[in-house]
Amino acid sequence: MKLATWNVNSIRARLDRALAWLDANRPDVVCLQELKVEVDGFPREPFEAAGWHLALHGQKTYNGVGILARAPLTDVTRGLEDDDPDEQARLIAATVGGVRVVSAYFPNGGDTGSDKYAYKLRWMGRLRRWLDRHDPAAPLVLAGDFNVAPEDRDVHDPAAWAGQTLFSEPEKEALRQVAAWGLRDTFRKHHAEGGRYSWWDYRGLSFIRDQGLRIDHVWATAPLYEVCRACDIDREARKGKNASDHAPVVATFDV
DNA sequence: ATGGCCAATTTTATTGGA
Repeated sequence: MKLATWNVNSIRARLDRALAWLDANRPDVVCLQELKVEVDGFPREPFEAAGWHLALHGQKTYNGVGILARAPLTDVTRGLEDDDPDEQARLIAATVGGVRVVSAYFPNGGDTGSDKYAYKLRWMGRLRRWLDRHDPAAPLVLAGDFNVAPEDRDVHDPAAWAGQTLFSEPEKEALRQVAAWGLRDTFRKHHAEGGRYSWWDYRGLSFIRDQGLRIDHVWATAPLYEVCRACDIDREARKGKNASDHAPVVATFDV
């Protein structure tokens, strides 16, 4: 199973690029984030014409997540399924090929100390409790825009980013709590080096200067992690006009 | 001083992203 995750920063703005990338890379499963559209407005037809099954959790203007798969998607759930009245569309899960696939768009967090930052930490705690209601011995993959760079080697300038949102200690600790449920980073199974990023700011020629962060991740439970054969970031997809500010991350599993 | 760019909506500004 070849699985990709990609924050497309609006599926409508990225439609041609997304379809072309899928055609060229031919993954089996794709986790999408930042659809920025309600389900009714999702351009369903060109994806279905290309043979994709869709599971969508949309929202007007902001957020929105989805899963595309070559094979049928079953047991679709949306949101964190708790008592919180939060209605932001940031998580969707479905089963495909015997694997529980979770597409997640973690909150950005605004500035540290803001309400958005507090919401982000709360959301990550809720995600951990959502995972607690699942079995870490079963094949599950959590993929998406985590909006946290886990380590210094995931940040182009760790000193400048120290304490900033996306790299602050409380966020990294909350992410470790998610990992402690039973997930491992498939990218780090295959790559120890720094300087590998999945997001570059649109501003300031960040991509040209390769000043990015690795905040998009594919994490897997043990039975899947063990059979993960490769994980790479497709920085080619970040090049040129009309690119998302995120690159796809692609992991291959022998299942 | 904390910007720059991009997308959607509230559209010739504002909000959010990261």
